[in-house]
Amino acid sequence: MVIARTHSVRRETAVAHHHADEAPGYDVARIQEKWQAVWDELQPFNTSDPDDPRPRKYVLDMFPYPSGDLHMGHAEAYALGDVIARYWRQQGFNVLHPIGWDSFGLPAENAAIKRGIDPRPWTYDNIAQQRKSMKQYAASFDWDRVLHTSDPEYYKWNQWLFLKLYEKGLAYRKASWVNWCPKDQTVLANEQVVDGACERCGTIVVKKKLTQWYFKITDYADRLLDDLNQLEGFWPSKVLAMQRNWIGRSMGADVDFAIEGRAEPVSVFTTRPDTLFGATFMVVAPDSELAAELVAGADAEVAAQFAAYLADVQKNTEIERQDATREKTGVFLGRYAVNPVNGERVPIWSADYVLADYGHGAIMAVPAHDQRDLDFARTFGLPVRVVVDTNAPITGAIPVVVDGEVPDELPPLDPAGTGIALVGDGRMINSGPLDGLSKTNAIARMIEILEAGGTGRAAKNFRLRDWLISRQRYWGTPIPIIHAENGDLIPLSEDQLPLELPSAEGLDLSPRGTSPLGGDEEWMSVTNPIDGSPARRDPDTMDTFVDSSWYFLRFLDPHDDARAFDPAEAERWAPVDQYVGGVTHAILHLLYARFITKVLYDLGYVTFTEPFSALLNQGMVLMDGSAMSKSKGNLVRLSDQIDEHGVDAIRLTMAFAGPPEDDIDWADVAPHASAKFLARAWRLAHDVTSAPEVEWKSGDAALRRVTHQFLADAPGLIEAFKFNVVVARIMELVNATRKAIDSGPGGADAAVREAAETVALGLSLFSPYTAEEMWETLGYPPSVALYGWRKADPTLLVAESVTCVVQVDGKLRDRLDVSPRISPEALEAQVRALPSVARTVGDRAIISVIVRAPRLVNVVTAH
RNA sequence: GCCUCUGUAGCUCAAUGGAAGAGCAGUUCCGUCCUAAGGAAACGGUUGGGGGUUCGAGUCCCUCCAGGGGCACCA
Repeated sequence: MVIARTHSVRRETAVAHHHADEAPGYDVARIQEKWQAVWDELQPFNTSDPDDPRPRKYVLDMFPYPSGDLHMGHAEAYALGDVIARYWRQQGFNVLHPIGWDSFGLPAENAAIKRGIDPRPWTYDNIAQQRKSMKQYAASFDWDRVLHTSDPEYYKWNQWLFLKLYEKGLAYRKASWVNWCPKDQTVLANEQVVDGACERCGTIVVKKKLTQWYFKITDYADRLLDDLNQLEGFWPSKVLAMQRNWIGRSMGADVDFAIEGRAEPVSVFTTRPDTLFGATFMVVAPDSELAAELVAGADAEVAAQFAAYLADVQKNTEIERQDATREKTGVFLGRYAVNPVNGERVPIWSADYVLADYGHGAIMAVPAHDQRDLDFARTFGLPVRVVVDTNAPITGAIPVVVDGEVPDELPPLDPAGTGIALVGDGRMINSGPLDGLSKTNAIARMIEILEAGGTGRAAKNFRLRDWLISRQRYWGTPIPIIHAENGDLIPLSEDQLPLELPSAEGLDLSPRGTSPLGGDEEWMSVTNPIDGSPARRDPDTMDTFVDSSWYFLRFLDPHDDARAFDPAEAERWAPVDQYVGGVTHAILHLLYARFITKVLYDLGYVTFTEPFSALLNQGMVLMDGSAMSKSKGNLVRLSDQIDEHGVDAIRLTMAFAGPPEDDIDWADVAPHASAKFLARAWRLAHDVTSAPEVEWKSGDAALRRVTHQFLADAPGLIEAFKFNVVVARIMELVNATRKAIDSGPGGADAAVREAAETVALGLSLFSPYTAEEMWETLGYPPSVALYGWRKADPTLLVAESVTCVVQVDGKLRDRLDVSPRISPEALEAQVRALPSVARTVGDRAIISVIVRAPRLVNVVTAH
């Protein structure tokens, strides 16, 4: 290119871009346009060549939902993901970095309802806008692999996946109490209910009994939990903790209680089988079938009380129910159970602190040793029996100390009086064969007793529930099932896929609690393929988390119309080496994707069991301390920021603001300063007067050391996600180079060229336009993104001499310039000979001399 | 309440147990018809508090304080 003289360009810039705060001559808008065209031509990020010899990396950014244009949050995520993709490319890898759109879902449907239009144009217009913005944002995506989950070519394979799960018995229908959002008029998965409210719209969720489709994720609970260990160190520990919490495995026992007047016993799950002798009543969930059955065998008055209670409970919202400080409520069912270990008759109550869908929907209540049971017992005057003496010293435990003495015998505490349940360890009492044992030993012993007697067994339970996937909405993947007149479910065959969504024209999409598809008579009516009788389609659509649970595989083979993906391609690229996205998906999306991956593994489609080998969570972009929103009036528009400062400055600001996981408060950062810095870096290239062929060795040694120290450090810093540190180091390098040009060896020095080129290579991760522009100015063909990293020369990293710190008794007493290769012995001798040391030591004896050559010597004296 | 992570310069962050450092911002000066770019210099610290281990602690241990995050009627 023509290197314009600073003066003439300055005038142009001033006229063309009043708002741009770039330096004179650094015309952001012009270079953005220029390089987008070059990249379109060059396609530096295309990964279509199957014979590419480079080793592979799969770097994936979570794909966006197309609601409007890109915003500041996208800008952060895609800037950081792009640093990683560009880094690995620079390190010589063939990097797969695809992008697509998660384009089914409620916002499009709501927009369609509001405007009375089909969701399609809204969705695809937004995609077109976002795509344009991403290109401008210089995200290094492979544009040949774009997918949209709302395309039939994509959701066909959602349906295929559904059928595979159905064949394996992992997709099933059941009637149960489900979370219902009254505003969106659709069911929600447990995971989509946050603090009792709809995750999306914040409306308080209510319970509704419906027959719905579920994926049997609980079959995979153990593997989903145990395999997290493989990800230790590669995923944020916070996310691992959240997943473990969510799956929530508890180990314990099932105990069978005989029920008077009922043939079958009732099993309860407990983590404390050791306290079985302290069980004084049983509680069943009011909304369970068991409660209904038990009350049916009771007298009319009890039945009426229970009916009233159940109605009351169901009026309660999830928020009220979850309030643990709330007064306990419940009713006696007039029935009795029999404790299998002591034959004791205990009353059966029903209360809403017991959940129908956890364990067996019934518990044995041990009020002395469980706070919830104790609260309940105290409210209703039920007996409390202590079976663990938590005051008794137990083997291996620290004895209880009172007034400095260990008393022989301290009376057991009285939970009925204090209201505080005794949950700690202690010595078993009132428990027949368990008496004298510790809690842990008693648990093991009790399980043995139960198993021997056939009245119980070791058991585990999970907090995780099956994944409810049906949604009563239009804009999603139709469920490929036909309902026969007799109620049979008939799956579509693969050649009938995709089952396409009908046009939204003429359909009432507004939320009415039933699926809009049900209103399309033509679409709903089908012929039963088995006997030719009339049948109906399933009017529900799938949760969009189904779409995103496997999209990373579709990117490997996005245009394949014969299968979801090519297993050979999966073998080649997957699993994802680096996944980048917001912590908001720490549970939902990641858990589902992990589940589906394991299912596909079991079905033989993939050879790995975890989809994302490493995960980086970026923080949020805030404004004035809180999340941006139009209603709060603190919205910062990405397009405005780009117009004002340029893409490169925004990307650099995102990377420089702090560690990626931390939130960025846009009020605290200075995109203007980033733009200023980029212009400063850019000028370096113009001040280099040597040719690319210059001999590096002739360059200034001090500047070369700075350059090579950066070359040596940057890769490790990037791999540790310390992008902000790398940016700071580039700034240092730029400052050192500036100094060399202005008041050092000058612009003709080889080290100045080397440093400027290194700045361009470093900046190419963060600010690609500036880097390309510098690279071209320095006399290279495009693209700097494909040039590759330079290896640091280790001989340049060692200084001629280093300063050795001389301490006496840990205090700094002198400094010594020594060779970096000095031997400890020689160094010690030098230090002992120092007058300053002799003076400080005086007549005290030297006990030892700690030598850490060449950096430090510490003379320790007797004093 | 329980579990976790984090406290270093005004801000954002560095520092294999070995001299407490960068970048940004701010200050002063040079420069310029003016404005801006640009250059130079200096300033900036009880490493949240206290105790311990060590020749030596920002780093390891204990404890308290302050923030962030997660979980919370899951038996």
